[in-house]
Amino acid sequence: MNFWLFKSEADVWSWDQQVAKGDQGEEWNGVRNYQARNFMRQMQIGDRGFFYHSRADKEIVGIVEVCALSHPDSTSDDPRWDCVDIKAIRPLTQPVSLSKVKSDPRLTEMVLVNNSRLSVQPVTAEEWNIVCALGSTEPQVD
DNA sequence: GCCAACGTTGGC
DNA sequence: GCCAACGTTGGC
Repeated sequence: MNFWLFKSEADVWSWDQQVAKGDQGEEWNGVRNYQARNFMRQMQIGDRGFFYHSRADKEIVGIVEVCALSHPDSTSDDPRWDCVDIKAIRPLTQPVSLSKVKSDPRLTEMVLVNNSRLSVQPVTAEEWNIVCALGSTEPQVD
């Protein structure tokens, strides 16, 4: 299983909206960046991801799971753009802020720190465990 | 609200 | 194929 991070501005698509979709999940659509798309094409069912609120909040708020493999993005007529579906698993007990991530010496290699503009990004297993710990949340990798 | 960084587009 | 212009993202 691999780990990822999905970014969204809370006033465009928020964690609460994601949670409201329940187990059926929702398309992670609207991505128009090749790098981000390519990561989604690599995702497998059951992969886990962090849900990050960019801009206003700048914090990791929840854990999601990939529930549909990459498929054409329904919001685009352009066949270049694919996306996966994700569903909310649970919130972090404590949201983990960007400043907290940046100030942790173990997380200096995180893509979130080094490439702030990439909206879908890989997370290492080690980073996953550290961020979960910062969020007082069990990694709960089955 | 500003602006640096980055990605994409399109003229040549 | 280069690169200037442009649009967007997202931290500050």
